[in-house]
Amino acid sequence: MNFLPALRELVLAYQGFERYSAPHIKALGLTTTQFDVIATLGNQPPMSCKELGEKTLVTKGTLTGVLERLEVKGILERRINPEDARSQIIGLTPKGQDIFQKVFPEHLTHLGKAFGKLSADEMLQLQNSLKKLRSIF
Amino acid sequence: MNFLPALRELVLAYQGFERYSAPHIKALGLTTTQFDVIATLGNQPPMSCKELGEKTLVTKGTLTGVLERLEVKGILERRINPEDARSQIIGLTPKGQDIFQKVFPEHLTHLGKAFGKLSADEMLQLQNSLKKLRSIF
DNA sequence: TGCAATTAGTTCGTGTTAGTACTAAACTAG
DNA sequence: CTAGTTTAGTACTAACACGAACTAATTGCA
Repeated sequence: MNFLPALRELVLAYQGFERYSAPHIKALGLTTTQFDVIATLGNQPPMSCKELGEKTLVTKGTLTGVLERLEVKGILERRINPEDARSQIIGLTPKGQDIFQKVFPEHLTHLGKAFGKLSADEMLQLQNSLKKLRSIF
Repeated sequence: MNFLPALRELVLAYQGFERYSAPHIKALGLTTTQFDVIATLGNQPPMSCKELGEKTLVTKGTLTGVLERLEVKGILERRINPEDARSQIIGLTPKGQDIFQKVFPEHLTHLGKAFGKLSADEMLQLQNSLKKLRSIF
């Protein structure tokens, strides 16, 4: 069975999404990964580096650099975890909160403009197909 | 309509594929991008840098470095295009051909092991859903 | 013909990515 | 209690990614 067309579509769809999403975020001086981190921290209580990595699908080695740049920008801060000196607790600063409040809904709207072109059926079908695909790896 | 779950599945599926595919390629001393270039050149006649970039979905700035590393390894060579001195013609060396002949079918088999778990119906459904998704961006 | 606009490829800057090795802290079994 | 193991995060390397600025060749058009 020839799976290459499906594979190609996967890559194209993923890249298509990136290229649709990224410029909107970049206009705010952020990268997509940085935005993911802010979006995750804005939606959830402060968390450890490990947990943040799991939620954003970013490996810890990468996360160190991403967090450092966001810390320099004054968007997030790292506090000591009193319960475990190995780990830190990472949260948005007030400035980071402001950015989140402003940027996140805007970006959702931007994405919604594209996804709104899918019917509920198509969306569900897509989601199921992708879930199936993920399960085979 | 909530599209975030579908989006999350897209990212997970893509990453899942990468993580299934990459180690197999890395074991041969290649990166996935390098493999893509070799696979493209092995299946098609020699071509310009621009065309190669379009087929492999790699931007030209990135391609310069990738080609350079493959050239150092003796896998490909760049020749002057007699019809247009701006462009080059890029093709596999005999050594590159050998690698392609050996590695490409192996990798297809590796991928086939995963994709074989999809039924023909599921594969088609996936392909159509992804095509639809791509079209909205 | 001659010059502006386009095109192919490189270079550069910033950032992401994975992986590996490393440090320090915390757990765990004897 | 203590030695061995696991865990959290950092440091470092090599490669990729994208965009913008750049060079050189070519094309197009007045």
